[in-house]
Amino acid sequence: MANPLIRKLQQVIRLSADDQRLLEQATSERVTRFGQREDLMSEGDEPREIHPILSGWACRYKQLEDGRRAVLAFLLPGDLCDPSPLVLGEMDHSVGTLTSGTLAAIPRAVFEELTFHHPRVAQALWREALVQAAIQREWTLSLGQRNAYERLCHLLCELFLRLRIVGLTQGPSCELPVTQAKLAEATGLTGVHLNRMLQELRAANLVVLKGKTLTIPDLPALMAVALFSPNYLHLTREGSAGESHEAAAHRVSNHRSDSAHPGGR
Amino acid sequence: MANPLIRKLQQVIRLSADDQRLLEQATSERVTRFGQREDLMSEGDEPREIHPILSGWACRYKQLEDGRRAVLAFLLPGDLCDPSPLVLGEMDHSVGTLTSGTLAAIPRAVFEELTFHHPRVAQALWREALVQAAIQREWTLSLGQRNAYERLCHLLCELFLRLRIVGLTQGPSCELPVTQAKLAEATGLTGVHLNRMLQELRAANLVVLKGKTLTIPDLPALMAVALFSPNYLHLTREGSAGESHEAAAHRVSNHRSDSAHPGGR
DNA sequence: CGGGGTATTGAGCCCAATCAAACTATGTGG
DNA sequence: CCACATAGTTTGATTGGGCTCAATACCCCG
Repeated sequence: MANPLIRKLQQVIRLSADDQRLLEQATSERVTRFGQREDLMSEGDEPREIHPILSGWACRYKQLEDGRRAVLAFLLPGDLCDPSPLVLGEMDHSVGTLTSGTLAAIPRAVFEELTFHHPRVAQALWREALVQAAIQREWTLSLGQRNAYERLCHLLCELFLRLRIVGLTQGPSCELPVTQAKLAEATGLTGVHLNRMLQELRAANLVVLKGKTLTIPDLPALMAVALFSPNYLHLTREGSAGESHEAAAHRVSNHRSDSAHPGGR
Repeated sequence: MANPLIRKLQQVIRLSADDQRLLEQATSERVTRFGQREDLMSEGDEPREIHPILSGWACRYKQLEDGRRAVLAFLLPGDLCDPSPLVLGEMDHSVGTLTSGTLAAIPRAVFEELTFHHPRVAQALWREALVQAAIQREWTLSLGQRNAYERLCHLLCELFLRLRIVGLTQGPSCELPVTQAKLAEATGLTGVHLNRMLQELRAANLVVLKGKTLTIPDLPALMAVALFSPNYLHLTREGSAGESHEAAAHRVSNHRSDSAHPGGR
């Protein structure tokens, strides 16, 4: 199975064979295994390397002094654990694993060499960071405006599409190796309520969830109830790979209209 | 008054006189004015330049097909409007102005020249983008875990500190040229409820809001009720400028503890 | 086969939304 | 400089989505 990071970068920015080989080498040099429920990094750490996830799931999370905690992002194979290439100093959140898996470590020096002499790679990684930021914005939108049901639908759509990019879907199905409690933390719901939404989803035949396998029989339908527009994933520069025919239609057509800034909601 | 962008970058990464001069020039070459309630860019646009705000407020926002809308970020003087330096293609959200003000436009070529030959500048801008992403994460946390009252407190703390970085505070006061409706959109509340929270805040003497002037008599107190920890703003590499003595204490001390991954909430 | 983590169900409550109306600035044109 | 219009803020009454607490069922795994 191909390296998920390379596969993902490849999707949007064409990498030379040379670029690919170097990336492949950089991500296979120092690989470590991690178990379930470990912290890969903690708030306050200063990462000195780049850590792409090769397999398994992790999440960014943060907790308040009083114990309330939130999952801020899911990290899938091909994602970088570090908030980004080393310019930022202290971590402002933690990264914990959700499953066991494998993690690469690219030393700072190798990374700098790579981005310095291989602008395509640098650009691709840059872009990756920006997509992560776009996802974060979409989560903000979800939490602020979507209700519990829509939020869950939206999250499932996103995860499915992101998994598809790295080749981790089989037809309409994918692994969802995550407890309902974690999904709840990510959607800002309680476990109890998330469970209820999940049941509604099943009753509506929008989702089949059996064991750790998620099946989405009718993705466009699920996207519709989630008000999901895939543009924020920047899947590719025009068409193909998940950018469905309705993506364009989904876009809000509100360019400088008079109603651009109405009052309350 | 100094250029707010330079002032902000300067804060954390020491720029040479040469770097500063070039930045100064780049941001003063092509300056335009904007009015209140204009769209600076719309979802679907492909920005070809970098646009730092020199004065005035704007916001990133997004709306769902059914009209629900959210403010995803506030853009203050010194912030870059573009989601980031040009690698991403289509905008996945819009940017609208909240006040009148002035906007610089740095042509792509100038920008590339600047970042290419002036690594400190590139690094500083990089860092800026990462801080914006960290802010977005904190908003996710707020919307998911903080209640209405805390959310408002948290937002006011953040805005105040961010304004302070660019020198737009006078002692405990700053301008808050924003309607309650916008604050509501940013906190995921209705205008009505936001107003009620604001009154509670006033009653508790945590905030004085008169006209468009916000005064925070006791910032540490406000930060305490907001569960506000300034680390995510990455104000500086150790100490000074807002990194107060209690910042360290605020940090969650949860490194690889057994309770790192408890069940629900 | 027991046990801990996980999922499910039920009943009651509360925070924030909704609806509706009044009140207060802030303009703007006559 | 007033009168009207408009945007923004404030207040009250009511509703409801999602939370809480608590108990039960499930399922994987040692």
